[in-house]
Amino acid sequence: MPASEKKFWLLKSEPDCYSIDDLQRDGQTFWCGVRNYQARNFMRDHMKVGDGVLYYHSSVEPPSVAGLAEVCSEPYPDFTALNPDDDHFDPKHTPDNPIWVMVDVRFTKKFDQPITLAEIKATPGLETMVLTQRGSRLSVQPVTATEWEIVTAMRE
DNA sequence: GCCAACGTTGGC
DNA sequence: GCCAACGTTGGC
Repeated sequence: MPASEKKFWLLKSEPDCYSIDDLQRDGQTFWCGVRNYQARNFMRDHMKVGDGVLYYHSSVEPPSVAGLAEVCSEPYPDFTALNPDDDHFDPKHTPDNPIWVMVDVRFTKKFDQPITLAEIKATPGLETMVLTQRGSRLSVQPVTATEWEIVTAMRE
């Protein structure tokens, strides 16, 4: 794909739930369970195979970008929303009328040293990252090409 | 564990 | 369609 079409994202995960180590072990996973419309819209309307992913660990000390991954499927209906026994069940979501989507994500690399949120906040050029904005809670965030360059260069 | 920020819900 | 109440997120 032309480099100009490649997009970049930050995906948040609580490592107690699914960590970069789990992704490294599995190689690939379903990015399911997104139940926020803004995050859903980013996935549904803008995610493409090959997009770069900053894999972020939230709700741990220290919160940090733990590694890199790659989007490896087009968005498709999130089947966990169909399962009444699933935590992410949503009765409004049906096979005929899917509301929620997921993508598949493939492991790329794990940083030897995670890039902490504090480090990101202290890095020139990253002041306007969605992640560093006050009250930013989106679990799927767009990352600019410039931000991607700066962040990934911090561990090369 | 606290609590600010934010999204969602539901009564009106 | 407004907005108060409520639930959740997530850094600290």
